[in-house]
Amino acid sequence: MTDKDPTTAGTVRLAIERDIFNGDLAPGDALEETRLAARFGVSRTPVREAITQLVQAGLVTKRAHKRAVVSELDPGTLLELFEALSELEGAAAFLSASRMTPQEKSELLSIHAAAGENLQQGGDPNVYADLGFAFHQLIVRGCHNSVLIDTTEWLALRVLPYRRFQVVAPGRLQRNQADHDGIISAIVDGDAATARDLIQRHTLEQGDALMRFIALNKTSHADFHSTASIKGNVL
Amino acid sequence: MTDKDPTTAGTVRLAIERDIFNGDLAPGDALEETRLAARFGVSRTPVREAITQLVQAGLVTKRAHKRAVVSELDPGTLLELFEALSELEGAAAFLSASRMTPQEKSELLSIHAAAGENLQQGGDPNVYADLGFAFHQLIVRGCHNSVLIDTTEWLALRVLPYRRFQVVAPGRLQRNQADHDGIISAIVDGDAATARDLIQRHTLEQGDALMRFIALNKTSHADFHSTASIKGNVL
DNA sequence: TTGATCTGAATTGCATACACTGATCTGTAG
DNA sequence: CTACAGATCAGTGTATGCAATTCAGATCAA
Repeated sequence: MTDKDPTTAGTVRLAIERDIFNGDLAPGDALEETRLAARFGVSRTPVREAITQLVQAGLVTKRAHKRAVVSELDPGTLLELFEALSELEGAAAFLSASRMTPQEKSELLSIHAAAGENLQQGGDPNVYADLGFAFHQLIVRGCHNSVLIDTTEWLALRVLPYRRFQVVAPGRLQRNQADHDGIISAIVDGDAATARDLIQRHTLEQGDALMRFIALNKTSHADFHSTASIKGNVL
Repeated sequence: MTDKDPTTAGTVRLAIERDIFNGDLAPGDALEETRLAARFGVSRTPVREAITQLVQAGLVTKRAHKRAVVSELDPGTLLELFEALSELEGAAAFLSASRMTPQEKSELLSIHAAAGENLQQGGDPNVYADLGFAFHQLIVRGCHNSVLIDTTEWLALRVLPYRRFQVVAPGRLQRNQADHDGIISAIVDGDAATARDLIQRHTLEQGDALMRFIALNKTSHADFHSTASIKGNVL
């Protein structure tokens, strides 16, 4: 996943990825090769390569002779995704409890503290979300197993386009922070089994919350969709 | 992973995959675009697409302007791979214990029985290996979570080119069968926790055995390697 | 002999051109 | 007015040519 890719195809791929995560390309949007080629000032060839890469990464779906679209996750798949993700994060946390270096643990603690501060002071929820993401990422990377890390982040990537739908239901952030509290102390204490159990439950709950929100706000989804299409022609 | 891909690129991809699993292309072998194109009677374009797909699948490694080679796994990565795989198979088994249909369970039992018969009668070890592979696959698929299934099989795929190094150490097959015995009864009994624990341990042991064998037989590896290169120009 | 450097050949990366598929639109028949 | 058939067109899939880069071998110096 490290990207020292000086080729045009690699650059295009990153650009499209950014658009997807930014929301300039929403789930369901079509990726037209010619249009993208024109937009980036390159030929269709590197665009096609970028798209096949994104297809394999799961961010884009494509069938023969039909155009590629940003992957749209139905509720069922989303549920499966979070179930799998929870298992992987659980496994990573289990290993991290005994493998994280003191430095990594302190980094984890400081991020968690920053999140707590943001929460108490009623800071930007987006910043809180970013800190939460970093929290999970640090735990995953703490397992020091690059295959497990890559696989976990690969799944997490597929959910990322949906994070903008995250609702701030009453008390939700507080509960999230409390969950993180428990997870972090389990890891610091080296209690691997508890760490696994807690983070697994936690991730599953996150998925449930997201699913419920999406199910209840389908119109909002459509709104966002059209807006993004209009915004799409920003270089 | 489903293969309704009528495009040339898809066909070429499958052909290369087959070569890798057959051993016609061994880890470390180079994939030359022109040569492959000539061999399959197509242009370089679909070959390039096939290669980028295989790169994303992890079976092939490639850096800009350097030729693609069949992924070579160092012992460290192999260890990580099996560690991750054991967690995923464990998770799948945990879910399968409560989700497999009676039909799936009976299928699992019959495969296991066939393997036992093969073992007692001193049948072809390759057949036994295939049955073992099917055994694992059935358990994984029994979890009915396609994301988890795809992810697990994706990792299992990356180990496949190394299965030909599997040694038949004394008593190894018997122990393998005994392991399967325990796993299958845990699943049939619906004892999810035990199923997870047993299959996880089992997969880790498989990895250890494979690693030890590869470490001890580097020369054999090189031999195989050169042989495969010579054999490479079939068809 | 060993090591580095340069040069030509081989191979990859990208662009362009063409072929084919799938979808929409139109016109006619019922 | 509807339904079906053919045509038209947008868009993907593949082939080929050219430029940029890497690799192997040779040459030369230490």
